[in-house]
Amino acid sequence: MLDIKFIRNNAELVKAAVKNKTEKADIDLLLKLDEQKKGLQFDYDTFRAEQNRVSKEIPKMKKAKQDVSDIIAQMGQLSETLKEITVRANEVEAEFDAILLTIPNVPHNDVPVGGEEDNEFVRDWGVKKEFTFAPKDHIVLSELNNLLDLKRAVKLSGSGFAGYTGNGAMLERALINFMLDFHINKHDYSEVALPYLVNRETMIGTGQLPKLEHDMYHVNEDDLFLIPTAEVPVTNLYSKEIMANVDLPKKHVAYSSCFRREGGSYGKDTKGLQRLHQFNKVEMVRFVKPEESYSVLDEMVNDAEDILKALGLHYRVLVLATGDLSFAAAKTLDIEVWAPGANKYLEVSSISNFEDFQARRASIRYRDENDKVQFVHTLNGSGLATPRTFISLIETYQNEDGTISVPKVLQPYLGGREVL
RNA sequence: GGAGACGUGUCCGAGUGGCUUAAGGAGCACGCUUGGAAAGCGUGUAUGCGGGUAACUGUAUCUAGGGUUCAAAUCCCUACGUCUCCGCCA
Repeated sequence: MLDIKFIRNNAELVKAAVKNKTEKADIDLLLKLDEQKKGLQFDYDTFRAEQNRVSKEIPKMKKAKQDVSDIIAQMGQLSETLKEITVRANEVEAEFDAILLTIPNVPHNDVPVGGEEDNEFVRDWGVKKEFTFAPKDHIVLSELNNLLDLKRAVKLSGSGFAGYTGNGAMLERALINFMLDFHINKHDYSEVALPYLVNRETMIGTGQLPKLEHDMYHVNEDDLFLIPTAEVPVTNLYSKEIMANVDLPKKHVAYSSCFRREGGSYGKDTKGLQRLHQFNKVEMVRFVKPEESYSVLDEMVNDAEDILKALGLHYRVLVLATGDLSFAAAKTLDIEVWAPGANKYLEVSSISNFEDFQARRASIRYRDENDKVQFVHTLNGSGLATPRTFISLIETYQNEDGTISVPKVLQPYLGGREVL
């Protein structure tokens, strides 16, 4: 969330951010409630100070055998007044908090304003692979090589679920292990493996709730949510903590399954592995000092790019425009990998700087060089999501006879095989 | 899942309604002492919100949320967590 002091001083900027992110939030009402809240807090503190002061006198007077019944009667009045103030303050605060949680992060000032069509090309690497034959798409290739079982997965769980079989399952597992090892050994991330089911507070911490409640799978009986990304448990790992200056930066990598209801997105890019309710992803998460977060953002984009370079897959990098930016992000870069069979780019990574937005929600702080307590900046990015990487990989490395070559870096993970 | 015990600051730990401004200890930081270190001595050692240029100050926080009371770490209720025993289980 945003600092209320920041909102007070930059109301117009925040309103513009809400509009540019196509969100809705009543800033004027929030500020009105803020004033009320401050007033009530002041009254409460004043009356409470009086109550505390007199409460200390009562035992002394009793000891001195003085009559305290009048004072106790007066204190009864004061006690009632305090109760009334508390009730009103709780109401105002609940409404205030509810609004504050729906205010999105403010985009960084170098983020292009606009919708998806305003996303800006940053760079690309490699070229679209040329074939001497007509390249097949991943569904045809999977059928030829028995890599996926899409029909039976649907039988198990419904549309939007996929199953990997045989070499397909092994290839997916190879990708995950390769990516984890790469980030751990070459980029110095430390691995964590955390729960896939998290509570409501955790989902609020990273900003999925309250906005995206209906996009999440929810276990009613325990009020737990299936994580849509490992970002959620990893970022919240240090919630309500104050880290020592020397503990920063922290770099974590985590592999997890991700669960998304994807309500409303039916019919769009749903073929095969393109959009799933459940998929696997390797996620990078960093906790850094505020002054470092933008250079770290670039570093993380490079970290993700390194995986695609090692796999020899052509990709491009984009900066998202304000309207395409997620609720909590200040700036996001997407990496899209080329899929020759599908003849299009597929998003495989989204790398974001949340600045102190998530840190405020989850209360993740650190003590700086001057011992001052400050919020950390959090960042995360996929490194990478497996299904679309899988698509690009088999489509790029397909041979004319329908077999699939294994890129050098994955061969150790597939028993040294050069062809699947 | 059943029964019981418990939850206090960075840690240990005292505290069964007002004498608590949460005792005492450990750790940590700084100072004194020392040739240097240890020991010793002294001082300091949380976070949020508000007031003040500041020193400082009001208030809240003893797992969390409610309640009782003039007054709650302390009494009551609920949730969560931890431990022990039983049951179940990869």
